[in-house]
Amino acid sequence: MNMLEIEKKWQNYWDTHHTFEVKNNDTKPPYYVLVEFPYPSGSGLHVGHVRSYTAQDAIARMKRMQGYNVLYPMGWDAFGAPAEQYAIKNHIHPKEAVQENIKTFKQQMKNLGFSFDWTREFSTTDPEYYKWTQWQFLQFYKHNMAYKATISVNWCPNCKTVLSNEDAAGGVCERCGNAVEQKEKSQWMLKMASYAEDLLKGLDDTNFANKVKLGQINWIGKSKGVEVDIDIVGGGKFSIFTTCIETIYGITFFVIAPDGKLIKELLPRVKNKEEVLKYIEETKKKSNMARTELNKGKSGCELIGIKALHPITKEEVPVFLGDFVLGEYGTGAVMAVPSHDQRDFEYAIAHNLKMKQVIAGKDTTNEAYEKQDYLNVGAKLINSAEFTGLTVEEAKEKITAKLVKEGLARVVNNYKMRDWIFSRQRFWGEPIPMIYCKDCGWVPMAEKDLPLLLPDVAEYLPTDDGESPLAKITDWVNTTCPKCGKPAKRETDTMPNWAGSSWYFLRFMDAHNDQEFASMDAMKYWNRVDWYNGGMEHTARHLLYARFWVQFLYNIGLVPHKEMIWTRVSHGMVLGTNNEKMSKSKGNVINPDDIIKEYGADTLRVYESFMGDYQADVPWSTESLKGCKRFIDKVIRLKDKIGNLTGYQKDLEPLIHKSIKKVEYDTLHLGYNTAISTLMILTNALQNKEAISKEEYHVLLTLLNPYAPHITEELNEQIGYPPLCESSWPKYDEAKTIDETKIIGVQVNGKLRGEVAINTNEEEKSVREKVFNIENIQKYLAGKEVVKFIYIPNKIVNIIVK
RNA sequence: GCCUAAGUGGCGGAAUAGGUAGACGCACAGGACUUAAAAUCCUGCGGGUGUUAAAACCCGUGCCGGUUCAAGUCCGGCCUUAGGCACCA
Repeated sequence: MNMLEIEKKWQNYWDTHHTFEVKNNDTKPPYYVLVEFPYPSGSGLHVGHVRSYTAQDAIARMKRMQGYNVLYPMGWDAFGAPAEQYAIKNHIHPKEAVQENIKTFKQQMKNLGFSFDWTREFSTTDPEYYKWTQWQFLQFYKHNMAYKATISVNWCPNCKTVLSNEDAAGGVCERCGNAVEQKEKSQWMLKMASYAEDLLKGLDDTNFANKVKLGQINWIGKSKGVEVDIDIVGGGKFSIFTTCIETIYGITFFVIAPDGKLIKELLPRVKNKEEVLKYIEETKKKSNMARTELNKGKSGCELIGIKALHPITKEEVPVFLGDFVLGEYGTGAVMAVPSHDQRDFEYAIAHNLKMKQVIAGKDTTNEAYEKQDYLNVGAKLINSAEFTGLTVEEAKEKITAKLVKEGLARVVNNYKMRDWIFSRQRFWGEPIPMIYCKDCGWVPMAEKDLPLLLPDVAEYLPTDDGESPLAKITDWVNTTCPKCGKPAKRETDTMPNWAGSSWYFLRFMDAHNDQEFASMDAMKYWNRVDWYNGGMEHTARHLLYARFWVQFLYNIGLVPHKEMIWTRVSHGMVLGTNNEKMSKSKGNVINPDDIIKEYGADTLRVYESFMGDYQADVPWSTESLKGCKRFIDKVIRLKDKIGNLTGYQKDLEPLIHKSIKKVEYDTLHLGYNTAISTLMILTNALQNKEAISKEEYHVLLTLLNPYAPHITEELNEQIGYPPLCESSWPKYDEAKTIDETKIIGVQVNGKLRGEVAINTNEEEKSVREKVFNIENIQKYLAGKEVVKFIYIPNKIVNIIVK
């Protein structure tokens, strides 16, 4: 039989025996292994998918053999712009394109022998699934967590859609790379910012890798500071937020955001209205990126006629407009202390403004003396009335206390994370189940009427004015108000593709439930996701959205834990042989189908496990892949060495027990490459024997099975054992993992001068005797006095001489 | 600029608690088998001094310092690369 036939044979066996299908009421302990479900793109499975699916498959298969009821599910995240773009280009319904792609993906996964429970498969585009996505949106709405707001949003003129801040990172559209513009639009929002503190705290109840946690923390972006009220001369006031209250005596002007609310209030009192309005208009045209780039020169203008009072000294201070202040962040106004903030410093230079140094320790004529330099170095205040002479740290506390006591300020936490813009002007997404009635306003659809299906239409191009394609389908849009029964209109925006992926891992726990999104019993049985693997690029946003979604469901009593994901790990990319990201245009794409055809699925799986540090990017190497093929061939040939022996040969016993221990450990600690190398070492050792026993061969096959499931099943059957997928993982005996003898290094004054063979745990006295008999060691001891003899049992000897 | 991760042979990488640096694999070189090739097997493989061959010695984990009997690993200061964030107040 050739490789492909063997692979087919066992894939069929697993299918017909329902080997990987799991029940929710099993008495075995549950174990839930999850990989990010893919977006089924037209280009098929990427070798990068193979890397992480194989790694998690190895965990799943090993855990099964160890007696767990392992849930390893797969599904499809199929809403979103690429499918819609593809459909528009090829004049087919996105649904058809998606179905086609799913078929390809699924076949490729089957060809690789991944042990998914296919009975739980679903796509986010299935009405039976998005019914519950819509239902959950209604819960957000009913718990006052969803609202509509007219806001300045990121608008991509090319994709004709609104983007979240996250999607528009860097001021360019994530999808098409076009510059993002600002546009006023009415959008559905989810109150994610109100969960900032909970999302931060929740991290303590997870086992995420440290860098993943840090990613979350950075996105949430908590900063502690003081919000200070500022009176405007002639009436009115505004607030500023600062993290550097110690520099308050250094204020020489205020700057407010041109896109904020405050300027609208102040405008009637401004004397240079024309200049100000012109500047506001200019700002609107700039995307965040342009705003960043163009403002090297610190643009802005003074609000003539407006003066504000310094909160403590009550001196009159000028107020400026500047687009480096963002309307949406903090209070949309800042105190400017040019001597202690480089950005303020540059603005002051550009507009010829006064400066006042209030912290001693550096000359501030040419640049500001900033907090990263003056904090924690004992710097003291100057020019600060009664606070002069205090250290910066003391002043921070005392100034805050004074302002708070006088009712002028509040200690607040500020978060970068904002509410989630939840509307998209697209066709290919979950319709938002809301109805607008002239009399009743926004009314949620009745839950019993869900799902609100996407209409089957021929035309799904977005309109030029930014309305969703759904707006054109009048018989879908026109409906009646669920409250008063009068004619009303449906919301035509759809949900972002982050929506469906925010809770899919819950659905896998109870994929066919038509009464609820997943039953509490099912979720309690599976408990939570034990392993969640995905790309680093999703560890910030997707994970944050998913955690927010789950925490909300928890707060309304619908899921058993506030955090439903325990361990999150991320894998490195598989790069082209030239060390660059694989892409069609670079011509460095490796297609897994070709590799399977030529070398077999097991070779591909072993190679991708072995190729390098799992968390780091690795370039593809076909030469290295061939080495893995050689390894598998070697394992196959080893069968011919089986002789008339039974049990483990004495001298192999420690290696076998060590190998079990190491493969087991490495498989659960991202050490897939060292697990494979351990198996190579074991294989080499067996090969060096005249003959081996069936038991020895069987243990090798069992250990290799999670990585190379087809060939190991086949060889295992040939030597007369029951299928490995129904067998147990071997147990190692800790006592037997220890070698009887060991060779350790001998150093003199910390330099390696020889080695010595010792018995494990040999007494120092006898080791000492051996060591002093080594000729080369004697050379170094001659005529010297031994000051100290260091023996670290089973590790090293170091002799210190004088 | 800030945050995070990383920097080890020709290459991918290993070293799980500070204890013989370079496991395992690739590439390469030499040899065996073969009419030949492929496959397979054996040997070598960080740099250098040295030797008939060994032995032995010196240098070596981005750079400079430090702690320690002992540092790829810990500490301080730099440099470089990748990813993320960024006029964030």
